[in-house]
Amino acid sequence: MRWSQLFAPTLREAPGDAEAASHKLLVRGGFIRQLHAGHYSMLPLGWKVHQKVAQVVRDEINAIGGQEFLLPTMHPASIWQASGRWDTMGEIMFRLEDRRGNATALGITHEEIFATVASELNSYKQLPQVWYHIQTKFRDEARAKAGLLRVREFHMKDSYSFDVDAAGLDVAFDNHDRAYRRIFERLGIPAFGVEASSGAMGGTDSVEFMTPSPAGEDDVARCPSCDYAANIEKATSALPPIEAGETAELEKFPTPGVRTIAALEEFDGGAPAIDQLKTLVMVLDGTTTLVVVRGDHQLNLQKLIDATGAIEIRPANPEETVAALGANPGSLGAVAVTDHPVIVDLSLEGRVNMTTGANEDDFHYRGVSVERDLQVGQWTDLREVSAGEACPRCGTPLEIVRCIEIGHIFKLGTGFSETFGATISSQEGDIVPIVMGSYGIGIGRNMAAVAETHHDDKGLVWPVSVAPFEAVITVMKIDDEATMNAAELLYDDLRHAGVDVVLDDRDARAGVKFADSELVGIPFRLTVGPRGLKDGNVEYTVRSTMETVDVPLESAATTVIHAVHAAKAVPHGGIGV
RNA sequence: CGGGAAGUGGCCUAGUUCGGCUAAGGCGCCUGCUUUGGGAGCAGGAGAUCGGGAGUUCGAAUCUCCCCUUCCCGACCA
Repeated sequence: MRWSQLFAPTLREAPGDAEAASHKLLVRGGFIRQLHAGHYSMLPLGWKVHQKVAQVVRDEINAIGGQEFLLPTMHPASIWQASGRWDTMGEIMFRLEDRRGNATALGITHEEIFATVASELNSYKQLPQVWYHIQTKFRDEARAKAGLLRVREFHMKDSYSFDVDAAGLDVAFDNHDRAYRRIFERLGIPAFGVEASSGAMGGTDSVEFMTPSPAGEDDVARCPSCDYAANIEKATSALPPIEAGETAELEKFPTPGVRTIAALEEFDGGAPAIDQLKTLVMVLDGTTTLVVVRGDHQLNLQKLIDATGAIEIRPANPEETVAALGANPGSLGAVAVTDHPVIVDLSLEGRVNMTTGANEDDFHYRGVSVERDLQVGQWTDLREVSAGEACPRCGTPLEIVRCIEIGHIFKLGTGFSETFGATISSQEGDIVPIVMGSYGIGIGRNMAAVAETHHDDKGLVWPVSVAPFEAVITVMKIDDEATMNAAELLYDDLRHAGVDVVLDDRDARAGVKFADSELVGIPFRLTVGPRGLKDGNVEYTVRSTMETVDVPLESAATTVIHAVHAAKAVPHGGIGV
């Protein structure tokens, strides 16, 4: 490719509405342009990177036996109704009608479609299978953000494994786990797996792959000493034991004006937060429910969703709260409440002599024994872990890290195969549902994650594995015949060696060409100009370090070819190169 | 959906408080000359329904109302 013909509209300044580093740089570098919120045009450079990321993913999934499909993106409502997700997916799914009035949806994922295809499997002899596709998914995200990190239309590789039994699924799952780690290595993304909430699908094992970034949207609790890491929606910690203390009589006492945990701590006759019960009134699928955590703890909503299976979940509004308990927030409690379900966090097991609202404005109870005084319907882990709490495995203080979720693998089980009749005859002659696994990785998001973790003050620093070009030949003086001839020869040599190279033959000043090559982030640069050629040299610059050395013209192409091959060969596909 | 901010040539901004001549500057783009190893200099030029609509006014980028869009925080998000 000749840069003079390349459509790469670089900008000196990022658009004012870009915030995340990857967003700014991908726009400035001429990789992407926004059409509207959550929808981006991939310009030639962006599409090249995107395709290279997809190819790395494709390679690794092929390597574990994956077979690639192309599936419809527009789905009939009926298939989503069959799985029950037409209703449970809510507003995330784009829905439309065709000319005949048939309800239709744009695919947000493809479990239903693959399960339908899988209904043609009929014998254990055909298994295992790993099927995947890399296609556009549509999600009507309430809030698209941060450039390519969260969009409404994006390419995703999702694969599905089909096995006879749970042991087979374990193998497919582990294969994907390893494939994903290789993918992130090749992309140069520092990634680690975390325990995750399996969400509405209710799978068993669920691992999210994360990379630390301030532009991320997930918080991860991670142990600096051992390998414990979990999404905050799933994370637990070891709390210091609390001495049981003396059981006391339940006693209502006046607390005029006290409406908060903090105020009750200060109040004469109150109690420290650790000895208080925090009662939250939530509406779970229409059922008003009391959720109780320790006074100094935060409720994690996802944990409540996972524990209850609720689909729609929200805090009760003030009117509902008063109607349910007869008091306003600030004086609420679950003592002796029997007409609403009560869900209590595990950290409150065995606690006595606690203080909580009395469901009467300006009154609290003290001397509360949780088991004695609350009608606990469900004990479960509900509280959100905080930084500094002890690792549940080794006791080291946990850190909370902001991360981008770059992949998710989990065990689906037999739900979909039962629904869609994907059953097989087992070796024993029984008809059994196929055991499925589901494995997703967003292509554009991973592209953004690479950008997010590979840039400096000059611009992007792509790993060779996904760089828009592997090398650039920067011509200092296009009207100098010797210079242009030397550059053309290098260009030919590199192309013939299979290097993805761009010849910067633009009639532009040196500074412009240097700045563009650095902004775009091309890993290797050969600078050809009269100054070096006078001594038979060209300059060789490595983008990641910006180290520049003179190399003889005759060996310049070889230098680049070796560098490209070396970067692609090692598993750490170009990190630091 | 709740809270906040913002829409002015392709990009970044000024002007809006307190209405007033032809909407200003930088980058980019085009032409010419000069320059030529780190985003050049000089001269000239093109390019704007000031997000849209309605209203107030002699007069609206500026004031009022309605709407649209975008960004940020939260909610939400296999």
